[in-house]
Amino acid sequence: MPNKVFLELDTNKQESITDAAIKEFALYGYENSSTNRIVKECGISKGSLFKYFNNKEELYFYLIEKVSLRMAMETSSDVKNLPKDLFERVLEYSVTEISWYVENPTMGRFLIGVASEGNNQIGKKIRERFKDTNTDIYEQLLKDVDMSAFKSSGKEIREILRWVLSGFNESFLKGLTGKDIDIRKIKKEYIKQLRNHLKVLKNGF
Amino acid sequence: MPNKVFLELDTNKQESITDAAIKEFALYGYENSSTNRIVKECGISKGSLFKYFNNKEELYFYLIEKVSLRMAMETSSDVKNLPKDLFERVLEYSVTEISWYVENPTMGRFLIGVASEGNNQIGKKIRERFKDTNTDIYEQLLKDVDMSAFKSSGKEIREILRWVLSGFNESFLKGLTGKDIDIRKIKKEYIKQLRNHLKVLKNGF
DNA sequence: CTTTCAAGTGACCAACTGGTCACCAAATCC
DNA sequence: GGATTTGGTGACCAGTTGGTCACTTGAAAG
Repeated sequence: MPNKVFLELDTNKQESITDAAIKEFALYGYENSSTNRIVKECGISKGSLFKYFNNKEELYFYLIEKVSLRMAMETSSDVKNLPKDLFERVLEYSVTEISWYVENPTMGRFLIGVASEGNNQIGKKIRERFKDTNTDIYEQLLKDVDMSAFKSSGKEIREILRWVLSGFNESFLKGLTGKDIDIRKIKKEYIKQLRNHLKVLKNGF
Repeated sequence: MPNKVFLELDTNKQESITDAAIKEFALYGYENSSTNRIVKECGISKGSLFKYFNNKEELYFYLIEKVSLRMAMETSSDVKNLPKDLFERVLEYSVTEISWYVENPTMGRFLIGVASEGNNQIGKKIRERFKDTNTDIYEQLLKDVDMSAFKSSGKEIREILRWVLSGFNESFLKGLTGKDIDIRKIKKEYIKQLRNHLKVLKNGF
């Protein structure tokens, strides 16, 4: 989606631009972000930015794809090797996901911001653009899991799992006030709490 | 919080102003709303609006209080009369809540918008301002319910309930594409689905 | 050395923002 | 009646926005 000129740039320069833009969008959201601040931050001129990307929206969508892809690559490296048991599977995936957010706070905030763009112009466009691409990671994760042992329907299990997971993740991330930087400790605490919640759901289904 | 001048206005005029402002905020969110459009919509002058409210933020907070209060009044009319059983209690409250959102779409969108203001300037101010006031309706709802019969801790029950409820509500509201206007049908369908979800949680706890 | 050509620049643009203030009209006061 | 206070007005302000374009610069091509 960017113009060729951009893709033929020195990789360092490309990254300094995308870094600045991701930071800006993560900080202010799409509508309140400023291309002026972006060019100031990465030290290029306004004219250049708009030669690289035809407009702000194109830049935004390019970054969504870039960051999403990167997160997917770094996080779902070995879906095949995950445990067969539904709950162990979810647990293991969720902990790598949350670790990625903790280790990449700016990109994490960026993705959270993208996901929570409401019903404004840009929010609708995002959902329109990525409705196929997404199909939810969790659906992928739960696709080839045997659920015949449960009473509840597959759809209900998927839904409730997603609600609890996203609710818990959000609340857990918000609870990290930056004071505890020891990732191993964080992981441990996360696992402990999530395991409890999953136990409840396991008995429920 | 508004200036006296506003509160001494004809009630009709007050409402035409608040209606226009609520609609504007519901449609665009705080940051992207325009005081110019508001005054145009309700037919007053810019000068007047800023005599009534010292600035945009004051107007916004006034509306948050007003709409929240109204919703609380119209929705939690008889908390005392709710069933003693935890799940029947939650079910009954949730259905009146969702009905209110369906019957008051603009105010509903406004409140949803307020709740989902992210970590921008205004989002932080909102949470700072209403951290005491809120304490979550669900906490009120679950306060004097006997939970000794459950294995899980009260905190866990409250959290999981809230995640599932807000997830389900959001998904249910999004599923209403406006085609089905028969509120009785909507209520019935809502109850049916939520009852299923609650059954799962009941077995889980 | 000159010509060509693409990359990069930043002053500039129209549109819009929240907010102000000198003014106006009408009602109230003496 | 005239003077004064009141609520209401909209042109105006400085600031910011996304986006443009006539221009400079520097290197490669002849």
